[in-house]
Amino acid sequence: MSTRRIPLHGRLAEEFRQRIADGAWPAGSAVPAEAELCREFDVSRGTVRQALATLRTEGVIVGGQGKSPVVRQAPTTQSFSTFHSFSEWAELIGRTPGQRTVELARRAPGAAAAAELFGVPAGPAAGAGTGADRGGPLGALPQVVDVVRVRLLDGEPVMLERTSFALEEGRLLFDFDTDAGSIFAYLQSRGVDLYSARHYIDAVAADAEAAELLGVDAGSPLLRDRRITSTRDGRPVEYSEDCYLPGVINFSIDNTMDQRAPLSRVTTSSTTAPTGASDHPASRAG
Amino acid sequence: MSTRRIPLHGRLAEEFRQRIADGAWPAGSAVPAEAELCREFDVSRGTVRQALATLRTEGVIVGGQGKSPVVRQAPTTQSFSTFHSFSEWAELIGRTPGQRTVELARRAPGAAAAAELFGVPAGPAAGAGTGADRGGPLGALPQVVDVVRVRLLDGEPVMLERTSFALEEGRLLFDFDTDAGSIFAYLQSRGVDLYSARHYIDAVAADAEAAELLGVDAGSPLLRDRRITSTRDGRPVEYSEDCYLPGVINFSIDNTMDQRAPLSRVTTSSTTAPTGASDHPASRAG
DNA sequence: CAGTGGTCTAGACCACTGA
DNA sequence: CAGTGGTCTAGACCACTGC
Repeated sequence: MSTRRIPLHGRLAEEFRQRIADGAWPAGSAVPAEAELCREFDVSRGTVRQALATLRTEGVIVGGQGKSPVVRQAPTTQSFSTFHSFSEWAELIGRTPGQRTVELARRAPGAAAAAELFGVPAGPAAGAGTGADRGGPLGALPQVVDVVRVRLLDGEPVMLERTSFALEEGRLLFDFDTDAGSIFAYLQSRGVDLYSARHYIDAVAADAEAAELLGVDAGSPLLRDRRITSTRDGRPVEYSEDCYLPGVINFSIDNTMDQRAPLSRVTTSSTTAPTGASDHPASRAG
Repeated sequence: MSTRRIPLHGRLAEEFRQRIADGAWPAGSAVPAEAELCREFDVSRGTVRQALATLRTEGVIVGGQGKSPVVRQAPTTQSFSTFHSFSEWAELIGRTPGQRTVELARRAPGAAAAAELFGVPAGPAAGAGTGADRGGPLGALPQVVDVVRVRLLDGEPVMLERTSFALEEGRLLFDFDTDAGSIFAYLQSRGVDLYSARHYIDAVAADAEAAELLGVDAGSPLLRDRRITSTRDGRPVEYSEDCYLPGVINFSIDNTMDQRAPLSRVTTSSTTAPTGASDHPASRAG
């Protein structure tokens, strides 16, 4: 009854993944020919191809063109929510997430939040020097709800999170204990349709507040993840600026020249290095 | 004659992109129904769907399911080579790339390079403290070719690049003027099949060498991009550790809950902020 | 050369959307 | 309800791979 919710090609893809996990299709070996899979499962070739295309975009199989694709060690892509939510990510890597709320306030947006949430061209990029006068003369702009939290991993502070929500969603947070858990999960449970996000990753020096809250010196390196989250119809709902201590997290990006897998797999992990070492491959010998 | 190299669905996709660029299909509007496109181009529905699927994974159109997909402002994904090559990236953003070679040497690999290129489990992650003794007693491992370069944008130093190549490819570099241009382009011209790469992005403090070469204080923040590049058959060829000055580059990741676009679009850009501002959306009001 | 995946067609049924 | 995309089938031809 309820098992029919998943389309046939999806069930095929799942079966294929299972066989790879079980070792029935060992990594490095070739996948059976499409024609053979058609016979075995008694399905059309199009359906088999759709299932294989799924595995291909997942990076589970590679190659083809005249020969069978080959099974690859799977660099499982993280789901949207795992990539988006600190709490969910922490649990994925087997750590205990936590948070200490520094501030929860309703007020006029800062310059960056105003630009991202309301499209105000007030940023320095637009030339004008406006927008920095938060709480200034008037309130032409809608207000936002600002949340500042220190995020913890096994009780240790590892990240400073500064978020601005559009008022419609942000007001829900005054009914929520922001020390309790995931805002992302809470907003979803309240029906907020968080659908897509864009992240900007770079490195910054710790400012005074971050330094104090994270227990490092001002000016020391932090990994910054700024993100804008939007609903299904494209309305920006959240602007957040998350600053991580170095060594806590890294973003891994998998890329290929394969035209059939045009995008990238992105993963966040907790180990600081590919294999653990953080020294340089090539540095002065003398 | 030669125009037939591109499959029909590919030409359709190109035509669709053109119409969007021309404004014939304005952003925000709905794409014509599949059935109508079938009639207009006199092609099968499967072909139209394949073309639309391409645009969907590119993020050019979104939505569907009972209603026509909608045109979205295109966040063009960068190609593998643009994402991979500093020179190509610099030209994309309209700047002039440059480089100053600090060192070109053949020798035993460092710990991280040995781990990534030869699978040596010598890193601290494996527990043992070996691998740090570069140039030590013996040469059980194959040697590598190390290249250290300062990369320039319009003549200004912005990145320190420390790369180790497998010997087979690296030896080609002794026939190349590493001050002249892109090693990536050179190796490709020599037939080296650079096919896929994995990047690890994090933040680090500048060490003494980086500080001196980039003209910053030791301990100041750098954005680090470590990458392993492999050939088509999966053999690792290059391990590189690139450290950028803050504000020079940022990595942007586009993510969706849409099951049909499971992956991410990754872009590198030169502006430091989404809209230019680098101040915080929410910081202490008092 | 035989076998493989890449492309394309024509037609069918279903699930979802919105009036 | 009519129209849309999502799924699935059956069959065909071609381009590429490797023997």
